Parts: sequence; C-alpha cells; structure tokens
Amino acid sequence: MYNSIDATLEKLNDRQREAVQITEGPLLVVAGAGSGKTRMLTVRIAYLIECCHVDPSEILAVTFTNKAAKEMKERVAGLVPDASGVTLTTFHSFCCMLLRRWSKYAGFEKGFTIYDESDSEKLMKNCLKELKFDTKTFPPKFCLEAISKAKNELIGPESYLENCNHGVGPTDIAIQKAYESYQAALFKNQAVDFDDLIFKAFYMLNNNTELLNRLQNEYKYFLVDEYQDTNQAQYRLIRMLSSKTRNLCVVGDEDQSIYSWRGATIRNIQEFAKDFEGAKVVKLEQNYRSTQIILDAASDVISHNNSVHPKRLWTDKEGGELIKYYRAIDDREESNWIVSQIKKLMDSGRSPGDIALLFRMNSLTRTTEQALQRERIPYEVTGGTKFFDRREVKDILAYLRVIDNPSDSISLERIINTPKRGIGAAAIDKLYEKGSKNLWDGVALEGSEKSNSKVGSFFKQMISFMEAASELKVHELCKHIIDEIEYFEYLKKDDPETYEDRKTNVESLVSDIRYQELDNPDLKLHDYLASVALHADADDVDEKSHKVHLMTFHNAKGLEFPVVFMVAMEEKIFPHSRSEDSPEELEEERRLAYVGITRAKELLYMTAASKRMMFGQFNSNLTSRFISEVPKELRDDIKTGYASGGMTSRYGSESSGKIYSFSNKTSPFGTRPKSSSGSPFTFSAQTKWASSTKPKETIKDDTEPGTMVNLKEGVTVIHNVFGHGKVMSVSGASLDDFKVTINFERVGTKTLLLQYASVRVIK
DNA sequence: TGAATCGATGTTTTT
DNA sequence: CATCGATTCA
Repeated sequence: MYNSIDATLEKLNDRQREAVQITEGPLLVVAGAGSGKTRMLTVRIAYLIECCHVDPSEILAVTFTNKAAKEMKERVAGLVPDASGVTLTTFHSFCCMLLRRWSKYAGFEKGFTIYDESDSEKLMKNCLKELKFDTKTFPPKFCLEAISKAKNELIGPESYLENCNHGVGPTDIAIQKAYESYQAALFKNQAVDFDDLIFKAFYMLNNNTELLNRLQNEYKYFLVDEYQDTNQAQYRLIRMLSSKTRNLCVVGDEDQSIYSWRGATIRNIQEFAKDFEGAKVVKLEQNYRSTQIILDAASDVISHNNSVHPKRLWTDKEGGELIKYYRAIDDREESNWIVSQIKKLMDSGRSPGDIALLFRMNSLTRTTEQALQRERIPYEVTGGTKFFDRREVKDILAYLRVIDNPSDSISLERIINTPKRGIGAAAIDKLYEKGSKNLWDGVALEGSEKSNSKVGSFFKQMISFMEAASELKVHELCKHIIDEIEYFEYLKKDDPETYEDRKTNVESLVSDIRYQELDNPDLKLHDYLASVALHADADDVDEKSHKVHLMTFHNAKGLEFPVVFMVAMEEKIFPHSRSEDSPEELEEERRLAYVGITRAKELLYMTAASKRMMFGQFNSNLTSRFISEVPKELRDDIKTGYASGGMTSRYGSESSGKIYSFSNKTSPFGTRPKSSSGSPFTFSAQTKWASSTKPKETIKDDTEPGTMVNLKEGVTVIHNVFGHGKVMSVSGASLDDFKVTINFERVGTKTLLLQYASVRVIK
C-alpha cells in the first residue's frame, strides 16, 4: 500500500505534495482554478490514512456540494482500500446529522423538518400577519434576508438589536420582532431553515461542553474545501471543532468567491493566518486545465479587481485558440449562431457532452433551448425550476412531511385541501384556533369530535397513512398515498393540459425514492426528506453525459468542459444590474466571470445580443465590460452576418413574414418541465420539429474597441441636441455597439449609441 | 367555498 | 411575460 501512495505522490507537483504532507497544524492552500485541488485533497486524505495511520473515522472533510463530496469519496476509495469511515460531506448535511443525533440537546422533541425558502416564506407571512405588520413595508423576503444574515453571524433574536452596529432604527425593531416570532413558529412546527442547521449545531456544541469534547476527540483531522465560500457561522463551527488538534487544512481561492450574497465572507480566507496562529500557506498556481490564452484572458479580467494576493496561473499548454466573441442582433439570432457553432463542433467529432453553455440567470436559457431542440441536439439543463419545487412533487412531499412530522403546519396547510376537500381558508383559521395555534392539534380535536365531517375523514386518512408508514417502505407509502387521495384524478381535473407532465413528475418522485432505497434498503422517511431538502441542483450535473450542458455560472463552479460558451454577455445582465452601484458586488460579478472563463479547457466563446426579449419586451444592452476586459489580442471578434443577408430569409419563412413571432403556450414545446437532472429524472427532447438550418457563414471584421481614442471618461463634449456634457463612461467591444454615457448639464445622464450620436470632444 | 378575473408586481445567483 | 394575490361573483 505504501508503494501505491508513493507512486501517487510522485505524480503530484512540488506544491501539491507539500500541501499533502503538511499534515499537522493549520494549513491554508491557495488553490487557483484548475490547479488540481481535488487531487491534492483526495491524496491528502489517503496519505493521512496510509502513511500517518490516521483512522478514517478521525477525518472530517467538508465540501460545498453533495456532488463534490460524493466525487471525493469515490476518488479516495480508489486510493485506499477502506476509506468508508471518513466523514466527507457538506456543512449542512454534517450539521443535520449532528442535530438528528442529539436532537434533544438541540431542543427538539423528536425529529425536525427542514424548511426550504418557500416554506420559510409562508411561515414568515403567517408571522407577519400575526404581528399585524404590513407586508408591503416589511415583505417576508426582506425580513428573511435580514434574519438569514444574522444567523450566518450567529446572532440570535435576543441579541439582534445590540448587534445593529449602525444604530437601532424602527426597521431593526420590527425585524427583531419578526425574528422572534419566526423562530417561535419554527419551533412550534418542529422545523428549521437552512441557516438554522449551522446556527443550531454551533450553539448545541457551544452550550454543551461534554458533547463538544466528545466530537473533538472523535475528529482529529479537518479539511474544508471552497473555504472562500464559508460564512461566519461555518467558520466558527469548524474552528471550535478543530481547536483541540488544530489540524485544519482549508482550501480556497479568493478569486472564486461568488457567494457573498449568501453570507460567505472572504475574510475567512484572508484572515486565516491571523485566525490560526502558526498557519502555513501553500499556493497552487500551476493550471492543468486550460490553454494559456484562456488563462491570460481570465487573469486580465480578474486583474480589474483589487485582489489581496495577486497570483498568476500558468500552464505548460502554450497558446491555444483565441476567444471567439460574437455579437448577435437579438437573442434568437444569438442562439442560432451558438447552435450553428455547436453543429460545427459536432461535425468535427466533438461530443455534445464536451460543451457547456453558461448563463448569468436561469431564465436566459429558454431561447437557446428552443434552438437546440429545433436542431435535435441533446442537451441538459441544470437548475432553474427545481424538480422538487414543482407543485405536484411538493404536494406529495408535503403528505410525507406531515406523516413524518404532524407539527409541520406549513405542509399540513398545503395538503389539507389538496385534493379539494372543501376545507378552505376560513376553516383552516378555525382549526388553528381550536388547536391553540397548532393546526394538527386542531385537526385532531375536530376530527375526533366529528368523525364524519370533512375534517374528520381527512384526519382518519392521515392517521391511516401514519400507521402505514411504519410498515411500508417509503416508496410503497408514497404510492399508497397517491392512490388513496386519488391524486392523478385530481391532477387531471385540475388542469388536463399539464396532466401528463405532472403525472410523469410524480412518478419520477416515486422512482427517485425507489432508487435511493436500492442504495439504502433501510431508508427512513425522515432521512429521505432530509436528503431532498439538502439536495442542490448542482448535485446532479453529469459531466459524463453526451448532452450539451446548460447552467448558470454559479452552478458551473468546480466543473470543467472542453468547450464553453458564455452567453448573454451584456451589461445589466452580466454584470447584473443590481450590482452596478456597489463596487463590492461588481467585483463579485467579475469573479463570477473569472469562474466562467476558467471552466474552459480548450475553446471559449462569448456571445452577446444587441437586443433581447426580456419580461415581454425588447431591451438593448451594452456589451459586457467583461468582454472588453479581455485584451483584443486574445479575442477573435466575429461580426454578425445579418447585414449581409443569411439570417433574414430564415426568420421570414418560419414566421410568415413577421420577424419576431414568439411561441406561447400553444407551441410544440408544450409545458415540458424546464429542469431535469440526472437519473432518474430525464425528459426526452421534442421531436416534432422538422427543419434543417444551414450554418450561417460568419464574416470576419477587424473592428476593434478603443478606436475613439480621445473620447474617454472625464472629457467634456458637445452634442447638437443635448448641449454640453461630461463623459461618465465609455463601453462596448466593437464599433456597432460602442456606447458612451454622458452627464449633460441641461438634461442629465444619457447613454448614447456612438454610431448615431453626434458628439464632439471639446476639452 | 371555489372559480374567475383583474391587476399589480417582480424578476440573480442557492446550501 | 408569467406568476401570484386580492377581489369579485356564482
């Protein structure tokens, strides 16, 4: 066994080997994109077991997604014979496990239900109603955001106000009240939200020395992946756990920090050396993924941020293809161009599975999906409307959740009248009263008093499900419920149009349970429900599939593809409009762009559209600054072929002369589920389309940005309509979208298309 | 109670 | 544009 580890070590570069072999004490590994960090981490675990004789059960490794955990587990298993004892999971799953194991210490009566965002929102709405707060001035989302932020900093409702470091205002007082009431409601429901998992696990250990000691003795070696994405609570938790042995190895890259909006704080990585005295630092800078051109582009883009430790990735793969930039007329044409390029790539022998299309938002995928369907190119969307968020799936899950935890009033509210039982809002209110604010108690009381009433038969049915739950496997129970409540009949009656799709989704849910029961024959209902709650979209990206991958930049983190298209690279989309006024958020957008670029191994495309259908109308946006930040020597700018014909006829023939005719509900795309993940949820592509699209030839053009040398930020100009003004900013990557934002003395700030604007520089 | 309709409203990223 | 919510009517 030593031999195999020795051989594995030899394949690492010096830095990686160093990171593996510094096993004792705090260690920060700064791991640039594609620098073989997963390899280093897995070898490190193997090395600990094989060479340092660490018992696998003494190792705790925390990753960001379930998928990363699973992958690492498999890779470690390939290196050492028995790695199954290693605890390798996500922060949330780990905390969930702790809370389950010692639920009494955490203050639960028995189990607990994990609420997702929409559950939390409903609960918060109820709380605000109770408090008689106006949901216009205090939207549930807004309150939840503030509360989430507090929880991520380990601030409970009782200390909320003293931690308002900007001084307490009326809003803070309201939030504090909402926070208190929300926590009380969660407790009443025996439920937790995502943030609670970490928060409660932290305080459970913090308040229970014995338990903490026990865990500190149980785990001796700690690894944290994606350290730049940890929040304060996660950092404090891992610090507490590791404080005894201090064998903490964290791996991260500031430049890939893209979750600050979720409470992640870059300070954790920046202050690591201060937080953990005597910490060693190892930098991995050799990149094994991308060509030099791609790396240069990435470095140039990220260099516009003020990075604390600037680093330069390097590779021995010199040169590479230039980054292709295409600006389309509109989003449809953009999609068509992308698809024509994909077809070319496929003709030259690429698998569709080598290709990824990355978007800033999930909603942006639609046009491209249609183009791919038309050409019958297999593709797979990750993210968007999650499978488990679909109405019909949530309905069935809600039944399971109530069976598992009847205190969960949010789920109970959902199913009490689904299918229709004639128990409406007024009746529900009464039941809440009857059960002294506990819906299930109300149902039980009413149900036993009047067993023949509507509520009575519902109650009886639920009791029978609960009894069945102890005898049936989870998937059998699920099927039993679907039959008993005549759910499919309800779906058909509710909306015949979508019936088939919904039925399929419900069946997929049963398959999913069954699938999990194959792996784990003793699957408990609440474990299944927890796995659903902690499931992430990114968990089921199948990189080995032979389908084009469509996903957000966020979901692409940690993945790599031979060919990457960065789609819809326009200002207001990417960087997102809401990040414009905050330099910090803008930097985060730039890091996101950096993540996108560094996903590509060989070929990188960036596309934009001059106008785009959004929210029902056309919008025109400037080309993203992230394109201009790639030096022109690294780019191959391709001019749109619209002006020289090529596209016009095709649009014309397809939509009887109207250039833009957008499909609506009657389109052959129907109501296909938007998102679907790896097995067992797959949907087949539509085959109704019969059309072949000739790939459009593209016309090279040497137009470059920066030709208007004297027109730059700060100069004063005169416009023949608006008069004098000062140039605020100039943007755009080619002549036809070169735009200038000018603050005019008379009419204020305007953004003009330079092509048409008659401005003269006067100073 | 429930269906239907109108209107506002909100649209990032997600463990 | 689509979804959601409140309001209205049967």
